[in-house]
Amino acid sequence: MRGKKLSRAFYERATLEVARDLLGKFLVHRTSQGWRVGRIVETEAYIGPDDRASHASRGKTNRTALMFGPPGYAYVYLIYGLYHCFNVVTERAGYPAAVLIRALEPSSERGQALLMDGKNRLEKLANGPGKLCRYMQIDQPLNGIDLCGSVLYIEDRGHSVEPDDVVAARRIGVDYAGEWKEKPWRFYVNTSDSISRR
DNA sequence: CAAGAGATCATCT
DNA sequence: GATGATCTCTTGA
Repeated sequence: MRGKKLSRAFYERATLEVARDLLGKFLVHRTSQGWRVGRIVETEAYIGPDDRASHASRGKTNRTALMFGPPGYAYVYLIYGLYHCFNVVTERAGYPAAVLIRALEPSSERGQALLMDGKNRLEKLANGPGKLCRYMQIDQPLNGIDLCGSVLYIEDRGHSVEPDDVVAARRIGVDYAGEWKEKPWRFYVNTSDSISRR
């Protein structure tokens, strides 16, 4: 397409850097019914075996094995029996870490505005991890897919986010994580109208 | 606008 | 058998 696909090397870095650098990048999914594209505006980092907010803190299980694997793969899981969450695995194999993609601005190109459902304006169609997956048509079968492939990937389209426009804040929905819930490991684009919460 | 409840099931204990 | 990296709808000010 028209951007530069992110390489394995992009993901194989410190998770906080990856989370920050993913802002402004474009998530692309080639589905059987066409393209789904959106600009990433909110991310969260889950880092290492001790981060109690992370699924990996309870050790390597069937579900979390992907987080312990090599970088640049998708970790998709079902939450509350209803919604999916989409993460990108980061850092070297053996160290469990990932970035949760929390919100994006749906691309308005190619008539995607037609996806609006009446309740949601276009900019509110993917402003949360579950809604994002619904919009992007990301679900269980994509768990473990290689993001360096041609079905689901992230690309750089050249417009980076200004550092002044990036906010770091506490992560959402991790009240059970003790001191780890205080970490400012959530990043979002302040000028975006598609942030899940302020 | 804010707060509260309910939906629903794969995964892990 | 319990729980959750969420969302939507309802209620009430």
